[in-house]
Amino acid sequence: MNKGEKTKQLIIEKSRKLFAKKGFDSTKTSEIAKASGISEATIYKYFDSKIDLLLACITPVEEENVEEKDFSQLPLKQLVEEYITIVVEKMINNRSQYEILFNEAIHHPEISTEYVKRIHQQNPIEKEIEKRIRMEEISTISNYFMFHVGLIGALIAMMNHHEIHQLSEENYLTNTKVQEMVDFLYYGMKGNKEDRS
Amino acid sequence: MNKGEKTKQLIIEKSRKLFAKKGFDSTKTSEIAKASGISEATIYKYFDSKIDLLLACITPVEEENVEEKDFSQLPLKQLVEEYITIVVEKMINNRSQYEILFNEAIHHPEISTEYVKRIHQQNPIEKEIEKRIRMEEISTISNYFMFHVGLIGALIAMMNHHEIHQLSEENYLTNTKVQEMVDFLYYGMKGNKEDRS
Amino acid sequence: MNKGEKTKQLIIEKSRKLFAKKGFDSTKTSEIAKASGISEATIYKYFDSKIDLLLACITPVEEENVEEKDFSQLPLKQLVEEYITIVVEKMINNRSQYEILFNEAIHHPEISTEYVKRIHQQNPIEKEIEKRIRMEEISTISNYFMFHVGLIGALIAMMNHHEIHQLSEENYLTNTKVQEMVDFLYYGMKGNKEDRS
Amino acid sequence: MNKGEKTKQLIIEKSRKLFAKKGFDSTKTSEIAKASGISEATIYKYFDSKIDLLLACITPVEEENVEEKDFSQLPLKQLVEEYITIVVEKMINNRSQYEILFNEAIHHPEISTEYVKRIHQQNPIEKEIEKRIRMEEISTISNYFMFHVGLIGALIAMMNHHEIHQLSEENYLTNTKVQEMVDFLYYGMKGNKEDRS
DNA sequence: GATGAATGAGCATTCATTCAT
DNA sequence: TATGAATGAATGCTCATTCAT
Repeated sequence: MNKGEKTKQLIIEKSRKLFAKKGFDSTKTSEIAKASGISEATIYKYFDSKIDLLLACITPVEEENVEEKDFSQLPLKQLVEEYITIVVEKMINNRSQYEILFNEAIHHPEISTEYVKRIHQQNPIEKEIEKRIRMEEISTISNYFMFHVGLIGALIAMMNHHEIHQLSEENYLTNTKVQEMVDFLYYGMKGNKEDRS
Repeated sequence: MNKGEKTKQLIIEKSRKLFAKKGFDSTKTSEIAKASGISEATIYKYFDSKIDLLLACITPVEEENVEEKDFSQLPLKQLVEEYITIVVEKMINNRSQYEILFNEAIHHPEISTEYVKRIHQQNPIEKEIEKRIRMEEISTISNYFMFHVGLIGALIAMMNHHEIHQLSEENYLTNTKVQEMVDFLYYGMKGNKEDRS
Repeated sequence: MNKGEKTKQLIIEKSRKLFAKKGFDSTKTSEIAKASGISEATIYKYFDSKIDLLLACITPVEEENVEEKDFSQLPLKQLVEEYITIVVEKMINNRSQYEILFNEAIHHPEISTEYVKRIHQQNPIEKEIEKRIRMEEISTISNYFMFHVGLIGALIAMMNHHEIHQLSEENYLTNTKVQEMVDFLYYGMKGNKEDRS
Repeated sequence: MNKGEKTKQLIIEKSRKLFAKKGFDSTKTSEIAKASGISEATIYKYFDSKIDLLLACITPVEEENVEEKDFSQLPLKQLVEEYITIVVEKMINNRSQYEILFNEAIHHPEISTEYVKRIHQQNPIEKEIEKRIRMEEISTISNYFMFHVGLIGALIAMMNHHEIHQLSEENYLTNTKVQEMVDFLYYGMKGNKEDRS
């Protein structure tokens, strides 16, 4: 990576943090410059506009490659367990991107196009879950996309409010919490055929 | 209601819509003035500042009084059913307020104080649910506040993305959708003691 | 004095204090209204504009009538003594007017016209001093008007700085201070013919 | 001096003139920008606020260094002569600063702090005068600070009123005028021990 | 590859003033 | 005689953006 590319990456990283923390509109280019240790003019050497920079901030959510294992035989509970673990991990690793995505999408439609693109690069687990929804093994969800959006919306809201009210210094998504969510989602997804009949 | 009071209400209503749609920072006082058919100066006759106006916009979410019926004997499923119905109804009736609340809280901490105040005026159903969480009849949720926050976060995210992608012109939260959510939440909350043992 | 006239006087008094304390430009019509216990609109029933009100504030410096005694035979020192006493008394009684006069005259030329008018209504003592300047009994001052202006300029500056630095809570112009000034001015005015020759 | 520093100085010079002429509150940032031939935004690249600029305008009254000669043996009259000459010269060279100082100090207390700082950097002549006041060689003045303030207050008032009434086009403080003041102050300061006994 | 210097367009906010009642 | 309600015209200040170097 040459010097220019390095500077570009630096700007993206610093912007990402600032956009997530303060929101797009409240983050000034001067702050980005300061945080990056460069001049404002330099930002414009690499990005045409502030919104262009925002787009760059959400584009490369590096997806951890889930190994190409066969999930089709996995019992639902274990599938949900792996799924939640992955989603939560992604959330924690890429929290900035997701926050930007969910908080700014409403006011800057360009963003949401990017998002959908990414959703469609579903990893194998997500594909398997979608399949089971279609096969009605998962009986209480009719649309994977909306379920996924809702899940992340819930996670962000919970993490944010946890921080705002400083319920504790530690991170919200502890193992216990994650297990609780796995249970909740597992039983929710499964529903209960007996009950319903 | 005299003329002044009327003008004040008008400003609040118009601001609420704009704040929800465009976000606080992106909504200009000039737009509010225009939308209200008054001058910018008039806004400042009624509110000390723009953020003061924002607070006024979320403050009076009029809670529909849930009749003082006894919910303690109600089976869980029916309780969840009534609960979701109320939450969804509140969401639809006060969507602007909730959107402002969830989108701006992060950048404007004053807001979240207001929110907590409101949460603590729980209606009887919410109190009953909290009680059952404590009694462990609801086995997969340990903290009502975070559950509530997550639920609304999910609802807002789903409604927003539904609109952004204009999956259809109609409102997302149809009866079918609500029923799906009730099922999902009911089975999720209930968990399954047999399974776990 | 009927009600209207009373209200008008009230406005003038309150404005005078505010203008003197905070300056013309920094005094808002809303403050005047509040201090007077009336509405802003009422001010405009009695005065065409804010500057019109300012003029009204300096116009009626009620001059205490110095009795028509013959000062021409009085020794210089006694004359100066009476003169300073009168000036200081006028300053203290009409401090607001003088402060407005000296602080605002520069930025609002209309004011200074008023001032000169008043100076020319010299009282007998002032006339006598001017005469002695012309007769060269007072040998170090060539122009009474400028001397008078300088004296008041000095007094205001001293009173203001005394207050700004709160050298003490009590008023600056104590009897001792006045006596000091009388001495200073007396010897200054008299000069010393022997010395000069 | 690089370009930026030059611009900063230019802004200070132009502001100084405007503040002195029209007063702080009546001078608009737009006027300063226009007078300096730059945009309003540029002003804020160099100063945090308008009041910050005001402070910069009075801060660097470059004191001409009075050579370190021994004044302790100088006869009073000559000392006063040198003193007045210096004060008048300072007044003429830094008139804007002094006018701002005396006219705005009342409404903007930050200013007077600066002023006192400067007064306390007394030059040798001022120190000598203060000494003689303490030694009671100067018998009619008890406090140098107040005397100094009064003197400048008088000078400003006289210069201003001279201009307002345009008594003549020429500057008020001619040599004759200065000599008159020297005499007046000298005899005033000296008093007359014989007279008093 | 980087930036010092500058700005146009805009923003929240203020305030003297008006006028129907 | 008095004022509640409203505003036009500014004002201090901000910020994304440009460009010569």
